[in-house]
Amino acid sequence: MNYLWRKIDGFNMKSKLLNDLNDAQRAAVEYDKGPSMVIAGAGSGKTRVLTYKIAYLLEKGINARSILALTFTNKAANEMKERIGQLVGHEHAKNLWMGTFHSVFSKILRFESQALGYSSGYSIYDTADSKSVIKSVIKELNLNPETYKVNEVLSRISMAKNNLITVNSYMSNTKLLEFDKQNRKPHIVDIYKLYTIRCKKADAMDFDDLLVNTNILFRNFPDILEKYQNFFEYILVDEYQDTNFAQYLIVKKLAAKHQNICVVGDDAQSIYAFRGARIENILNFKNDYPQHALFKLEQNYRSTQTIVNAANSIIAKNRFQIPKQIFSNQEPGNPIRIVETATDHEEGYLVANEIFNISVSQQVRYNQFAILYRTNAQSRIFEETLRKRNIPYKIFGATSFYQRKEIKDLLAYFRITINCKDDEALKRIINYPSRGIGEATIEKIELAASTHQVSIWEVLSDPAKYPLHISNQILSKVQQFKNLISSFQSKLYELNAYDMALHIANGSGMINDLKSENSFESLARLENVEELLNSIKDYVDNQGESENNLITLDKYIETVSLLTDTDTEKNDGQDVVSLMTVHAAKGLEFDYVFLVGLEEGLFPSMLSQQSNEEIEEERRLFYVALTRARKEVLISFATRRYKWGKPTSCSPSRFIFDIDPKYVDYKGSPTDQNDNFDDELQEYRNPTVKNDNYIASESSSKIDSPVHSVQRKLIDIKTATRKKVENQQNFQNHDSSLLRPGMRIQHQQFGQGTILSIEGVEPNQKATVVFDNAGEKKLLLKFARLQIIE
DNA sequence: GTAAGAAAAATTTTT
DNA sequence: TTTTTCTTAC
Repeated sequence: MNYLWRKIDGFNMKSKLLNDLNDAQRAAVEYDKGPSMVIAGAGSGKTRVLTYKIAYLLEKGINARSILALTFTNKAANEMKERIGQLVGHEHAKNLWMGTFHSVFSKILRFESQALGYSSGYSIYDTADSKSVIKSVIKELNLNPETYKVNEVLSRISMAKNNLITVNSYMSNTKLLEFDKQNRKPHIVDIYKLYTIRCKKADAMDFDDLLVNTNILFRNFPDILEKYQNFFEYILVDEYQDTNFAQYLIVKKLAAKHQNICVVGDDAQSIYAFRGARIENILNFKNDYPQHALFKLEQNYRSTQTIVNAANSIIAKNRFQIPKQIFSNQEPGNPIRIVETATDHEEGYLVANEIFNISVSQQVRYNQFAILYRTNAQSRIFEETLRKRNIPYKIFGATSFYQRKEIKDLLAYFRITINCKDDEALKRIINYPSRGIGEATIEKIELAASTHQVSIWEVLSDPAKYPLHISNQILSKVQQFKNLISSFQSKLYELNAYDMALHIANGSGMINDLKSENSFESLARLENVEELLNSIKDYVDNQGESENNLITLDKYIETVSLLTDTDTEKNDGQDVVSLMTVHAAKGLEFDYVFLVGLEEGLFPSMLSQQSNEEIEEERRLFYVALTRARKEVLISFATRRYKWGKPTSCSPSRFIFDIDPKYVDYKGSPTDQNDNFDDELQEYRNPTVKNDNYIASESSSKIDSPVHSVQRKLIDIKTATRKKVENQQNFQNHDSSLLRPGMRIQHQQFGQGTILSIEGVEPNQKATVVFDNAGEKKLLLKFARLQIIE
């Protein structure tokens, strides 16, 4: 019976295979011996090839357990698993090794943890934990936190780890040491060293360690490597262009035996070099596997010809790429619209209006719209304007569920219960809810722990051995806390994950604390806690718990530590407009895409203008953004935008000029039509207003008039706007410069008052004002908007 | 030791 | 403008 079923299933699938795939796709799917690389242009059915290929292997009788499929996000993995399940049956697909590098190898590391001196229940430090450790390390080393910015240090350490530079190799790498010296941060290596020690002491790995330690495992234990080499007969890697060196090497080692490796990717969509991804991995595949087969998927099934051609014209400006001809057989479609607005606010209204109009006139559902931006900070205005328009929306990837304070707190309780050495988890909740253990006490405990080279838990467990010099009163509070956690620990393997979690949520006092606060906010938090508990219940139920197979909390934590933001946020069929960063939009598609904030310094980001490589990455990001659209793209930019609370004038992004003007419909906003020659005059007087976009696009395009007319127009508007803003700013300055001590003024919030004194220099000028009803205040003039009365 | 309020800092992208 | 950190008063 079962056999028959499988047969029929297989027959169906094979006919599907034949029908659903084009020649290139089919060839890629059917090539199943030896290394192969699939270069898959945007919208060319990359996921389809991967899923069908895996289904095809399963169909041929390959054991699901011997197929390893690595993806870039959990979401991609889940979707693929789902689709394979639909093709070959979920029972069959269940045993595939499929997931992100991080999740797959964290699993393997739990099996092999003893070899590396970790326990199988090791904690995974998230970025916040890592930062916290680095912060305390900087303090402990008596380094100036001004010089050693936590973020910078962390990204330096992370870069090192991505490139498999351990502390020892860092210490002997003169180039790196010299670089740090040049930057006047010669102690980065010391921070790295102590940070590593701290993590190890806490039985914790950070995200990068998962990859580093896998490499160490495979390097130092050839027998273990061989075991997994034998185990994984087939290896498939999605988004290969986004792999970093550590990931590359893992794949290379694992594939060395069977050589059945298939990598899929698109060099044009490599957008993660900033965090260590190496586009060379895809470019160098041919060197690692000289006898590999190469498949190119060049037909885009997603977008109109206009969009595909426009995207091609952009990416052609990049120097490094694998040659390919992406084409579309869809309808030609409408040109890409480019709209200029005066302010970021106006941009918000424009987009909201446009979405509303299209949805009504073309009968388009809201879930076919996306607003894509470069930075999360840009989402706020669209949120506002959409809400005013009553358009339902969802912001993806902002503060994710797992980043919420109450969730992290509860998870910290779980973590400390599972791994008592987890100092970061402990520090997080030792005084939450308040139990009278203050900062000073915690510092003393931490000091004792670090001087004796033990975990904080160790100190708490044996205060006689590690004298803390604190009062008996406080010591007893600390003991109470320790006993509370111990009581949790003792039940860890007796209760299932859900019962345990519930027990901890109540026993810790968190639930009571949130209930008793009884504010709008605390109730929302309480709901989130409930939601987490529900998800644990789901997890337990889905794992098929039985008498002799208790699903305990540590199992749950393993799955959840690597589940960050975007993975859990599915647009579950809701009819809402999607708001997200371009990075988050990778792999998605929408009928209508609004690409907003196309301004110099924003997109491309100000921080990416150092080198040509960085600009090329931003350009690829722009390419990714455009190719999300099936039908239409509207690109907008504002000439004035609030940045750090200050209005700043902006010029249109150079990428706008990268698009072949054939595919563009440019509409300036009517308010900015200028009717005088001031701009020409200014340009004549000051030819340096030319910006590099002008030069870059001029030199790189042989096309004559249209380019120039568009460019001219944009640049004129730019200079005009700059002047306008300068005027406005002058006016504003003038306004506040009229203020003098003794004047009577009006303030929005505090009412009327008299200026006592004014101090400071321009952007940060402050006034001391005595208000009639609100008393004396110091106010920043740039925010206060004081009006002179009388 | 806590809470409120003021000052200062911060903005790329994410497993 | 929003978020985090520091001060100050209880």
